[in-house]
Amino acid sequence: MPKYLQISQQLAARIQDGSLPAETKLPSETELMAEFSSSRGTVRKAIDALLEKGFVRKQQGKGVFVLSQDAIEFQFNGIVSFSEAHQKMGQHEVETDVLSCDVIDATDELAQLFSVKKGTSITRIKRVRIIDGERVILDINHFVTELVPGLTSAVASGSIYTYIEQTLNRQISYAKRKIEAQPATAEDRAQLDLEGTTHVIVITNDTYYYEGQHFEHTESRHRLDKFQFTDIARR
Amino acid sequence: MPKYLQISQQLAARIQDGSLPAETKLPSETELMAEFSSSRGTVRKAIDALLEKGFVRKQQGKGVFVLSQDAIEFQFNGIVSFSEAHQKMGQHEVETDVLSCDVIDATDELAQLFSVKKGTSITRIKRVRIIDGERVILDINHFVTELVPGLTSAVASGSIYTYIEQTLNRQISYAKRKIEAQPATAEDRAQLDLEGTTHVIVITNDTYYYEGQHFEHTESRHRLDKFQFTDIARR
DNA sequence: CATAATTTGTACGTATGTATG
DNA sequence: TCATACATACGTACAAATTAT
Repeated sequence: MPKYLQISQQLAARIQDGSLPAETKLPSETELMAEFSSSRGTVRKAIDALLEKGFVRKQQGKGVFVLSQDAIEFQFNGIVSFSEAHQKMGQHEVETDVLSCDVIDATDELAQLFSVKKGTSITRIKRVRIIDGERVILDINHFVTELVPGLTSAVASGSIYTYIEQTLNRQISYAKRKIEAQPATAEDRAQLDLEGTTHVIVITNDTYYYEGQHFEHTESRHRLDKFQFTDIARR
Repeated sequence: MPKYLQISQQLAARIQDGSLPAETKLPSETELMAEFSSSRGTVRKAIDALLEKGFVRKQQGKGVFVLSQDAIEFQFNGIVSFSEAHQKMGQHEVETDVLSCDVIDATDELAQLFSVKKGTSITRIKRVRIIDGERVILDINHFVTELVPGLTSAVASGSIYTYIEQTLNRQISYAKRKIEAQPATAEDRAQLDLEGTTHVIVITNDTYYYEGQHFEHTESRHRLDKFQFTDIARR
């Protein structure tokens, strides 16, 4: 791991374990250079990484200050999978029900979406996420089979992103994300405990490899009252 | 303006006017150094700025590639006000109806939220956003009066962020943002054209100055079917 | 298949500017 | 006025990934 990330992680650990509480000032760049025996540029890269993750704010002439932690717990800055997000939320019982995992031919619509030929093999997975006993999220994933081979129900019951990064050893680069409300479909009503709500929140996710290949299109359909999304924006 | 931002803006302009279309490779760092007569570090900072704004992706050994433009149009990365966002959306007729603009004493709830004493002066503004003739968004703003003095209905009918940055000459640093669904309130039903929908999407925004002062708490209540949020996330 | 050239990534050093107290 | 702290800019060197030779 690069040196600047090591420094960044050590500082993040101090923030999370409370040894650097909210509103306190981080050591100055000069002090950090001495502590970690590194150059100013490297220390600054480490701090910038904390900035992007929403751990700190910087102010010229004054210093770098720790932000309050509550925002970080629920934070979706960056690409975070369902498994990763709910590990952090703790205290909730989370199960996954894999409804189906099959290989289909790309329809016109899917072919255009992924910029592949009609009929190209697509792996489709449908899963319901059960939180504290309630069926509240329906995930419908589409993967270009050639780009994500070997997907099975067993893999789908765990974290597909871990499978892609660890087993397939591919790097995920970026995702286009859209959040909107849609009327509930028949499938939503069949699979989820909607409790009379008429709409669902749909998070559409298009994910790309480092090389720019579009490998995933996912709809994550949430029951209205169980949905929440937070982040930190910077001017 | 710093040199790296000048370079970044010139490159962004080339992407937006189509002279650098999607998937094309940017000039290499060496070439950009020559073109802009600057150092490698400066050119790299310029490219990193484009990266954060979702204009390009980088790949070691290959180059920097332009991302497709459609994602950028609807992009809400960063802190964007209603006025700023809808300027970019074009072709929609947008009006603002200022319902009220008054100064109140902070309740227990507001006092705790802003970390001020109970009774501190708060400026409260309620506005309805009318898009193509339909009343679809109810904005309820709370500002700490001391931190944002001089707010009037006239100011509220334009862009408050422009007023803060240009007239008050204060720098906005970051915002904590939350998106969730809530049952529609009586006020929602009175002020918005809900067309029978039972819930609204609520975007809660807490905004901070550069010095860390929490000056704004806003609820933006959207009709379900007129709400959409997009961004680009990076791993 | 091996090597070299190209391109981005990391790290160090130095100098000067700007904001704060 | 001065010291401190972050911001910008230039330069150098080597590493790692990719592509061309």
